[in-house]
Amino acid sequence: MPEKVTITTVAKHARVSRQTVSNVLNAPHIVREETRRRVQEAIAALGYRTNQAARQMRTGRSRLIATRIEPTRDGINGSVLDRFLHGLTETGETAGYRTMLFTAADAEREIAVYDDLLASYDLDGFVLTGTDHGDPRTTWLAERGVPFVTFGRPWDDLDAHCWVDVDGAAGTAQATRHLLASGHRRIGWIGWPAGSGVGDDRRAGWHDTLRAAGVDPAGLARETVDGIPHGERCAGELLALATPPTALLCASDSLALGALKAACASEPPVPVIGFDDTPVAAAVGLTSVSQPLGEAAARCVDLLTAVLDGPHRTPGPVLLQPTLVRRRSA
Amino acid sequence: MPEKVTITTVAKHARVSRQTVSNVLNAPHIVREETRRRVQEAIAALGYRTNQAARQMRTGRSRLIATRIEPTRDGINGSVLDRFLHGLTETGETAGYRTMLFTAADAEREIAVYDDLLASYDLDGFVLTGTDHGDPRTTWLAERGVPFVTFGRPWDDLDAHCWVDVDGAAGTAQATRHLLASGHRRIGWIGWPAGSGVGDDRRAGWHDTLRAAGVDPAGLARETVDGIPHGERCAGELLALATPPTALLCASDSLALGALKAACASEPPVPVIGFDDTPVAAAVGLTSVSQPLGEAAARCVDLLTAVLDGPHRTPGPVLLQPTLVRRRSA
DNA sequence: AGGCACGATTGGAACGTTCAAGTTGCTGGA
DNA sequence: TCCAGCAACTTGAACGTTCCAATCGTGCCT
Repeated sequence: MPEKVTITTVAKHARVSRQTVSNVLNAPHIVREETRRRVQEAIAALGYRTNQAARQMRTGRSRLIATRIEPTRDGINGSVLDRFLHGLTETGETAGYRTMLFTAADAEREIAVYDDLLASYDLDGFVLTGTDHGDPRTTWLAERGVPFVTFGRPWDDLDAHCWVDVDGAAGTAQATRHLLASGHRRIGWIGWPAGSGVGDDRRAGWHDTLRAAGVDPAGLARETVDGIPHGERCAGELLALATPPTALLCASDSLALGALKAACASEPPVPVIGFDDTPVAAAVGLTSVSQPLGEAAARCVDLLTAVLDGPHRTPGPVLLQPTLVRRRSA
Repeated sequence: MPEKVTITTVAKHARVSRQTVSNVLNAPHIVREETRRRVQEAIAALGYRTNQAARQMRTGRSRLIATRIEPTRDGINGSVLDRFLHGLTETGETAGYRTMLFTAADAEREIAVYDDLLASYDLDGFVLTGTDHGDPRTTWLAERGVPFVTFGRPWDDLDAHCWVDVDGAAGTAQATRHLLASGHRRIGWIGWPAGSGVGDDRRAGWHDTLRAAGVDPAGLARETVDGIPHGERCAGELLALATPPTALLCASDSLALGALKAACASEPPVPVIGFDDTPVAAAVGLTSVSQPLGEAAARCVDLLTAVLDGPHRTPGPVLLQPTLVRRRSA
């Protein structure tokens, strides 16, 4: 059984004091070249690693960030956050932070978890996903001065806190332009009920681009909650119009997948474009707007570490551009 | 700004000593009823929470478990582990453990991360996924007496350590019986190259069930690496045989999805069954063998906490039964 | 030579908790 | 009456680290 290696073990081995070892680790520049080398050799030879718990007790910093993992839902849209999570863990590691997970049924209970994690584990920061109008979580955190970044804009006040987001409107605009370029004029929209930041944003991209092209979007949109059957139903409604749309654009891959069923049935098949480029889209050949999730996660870590390690100044927001991934469906 | 609430704050407030507060938390039975109540009221009133870092320094226990999150790959099979992860986090929380994530490129580097996490964060235990023959990770952990559970059998020696798994052979057997009951005799198999524990197990379910039904499986199997195009190619090969199979069973949804393309093209369409019941399968109507991932995760936590909290005795393994989810494809 | 600033290093103290070893005060048996 | 035994509670110490103030040379300026 190997003895526990502490900073004192290293100090003895390198014939210096505790504090000098600590300095080599935390402020190398104040230690003389030769001493530093000797200490570093001892560290390597003994396989020493700083005990985070002890460091944390002194400094109040845990080098831990937390994010919420959603309860398993649909499985299609859920995968978006999962891919984001992968990126978060990966980039966090390279920045010296570990990622901790938690679950919470609603915003209120999520806040309770924040409270717990901060008090029990001294968390350094949080990454929030899926923000919406009047999000209570961000105000709670901001009031207490807890560092955090959101993946998703603060829809009410863009300067409220630091955030990373993907330009949904630009994505749907690009998809709309693609369909316009293919000769389509009447392009239908299947989206979520008005009021959600993300949903309204994506819809705006479609709406404004059609307008700019001189097409009146009136009557070409349907609103529904997310889900494959709802997408199918709405597509059916749109395609049954007197002058039906010749192409469909959807707010999510779930809706698009349902729409695809209805669209393939009609003759000739109506092109469909989805949003999120989920594995399902790739599998069934659905053209979809792809969010750069890996980069989004990386930028979240960048911003968070900037707040944590750097001077106390909130870095500017980041708005990333999505890309259209073309497949058979459009 | 609220003052930091420590055990001493609570002690003063309840007019007892530090240690008594500690006892109320860790060994309530040795504290007099009335005192206990007073302390608990103080805890509630002040919103006290034990500082895990300090506790950990004393006890060497962190109430943290870690698991590896795979780099984003395919997206179809990746989702299986993601769903498992959700369950793990959720059940872990109810047992008082938080989940920490890490990534690692291969087994060797994964071991390096274990070493780091144990030394730096005093991790209580690990949950490993995707075990295979001669897995170096389990031997490393076992040698050091680190508590861990695997989701996946130790294929070489079933008593090597405690594990949770899903009976893959039973799943493919069930699928095979379902196809036999529908009148099929020549049932094709598309799986992975021999040598992987999981792959061989799933194949055995198909093979043995066919044999038991008096059908010779010879020539009805194809081996390939995972992926949609490979599934399609293998299905094409099988369906081009002189006496082709009338139904196809696959080792994964990825393979099945590819097979489905080839199978739908033939007349009449050949039924296809996949494995894992991924969101993609649900979306395209692919019949698939579903693993009880949530329960598997829960049992992993059960076993791990049994080792951690209970007496030092490794609890028996858990083998869960999958179910066949029937959809349009078969 | 004396003083001074500065670079390099050291030792004490503290973070918040639990363990181990006390100290009370009370009950009951010889 | 005395003390063993026990329940209930308290106090000192330790976990491994970093902060802070102090110490020790060493070279430079006057």
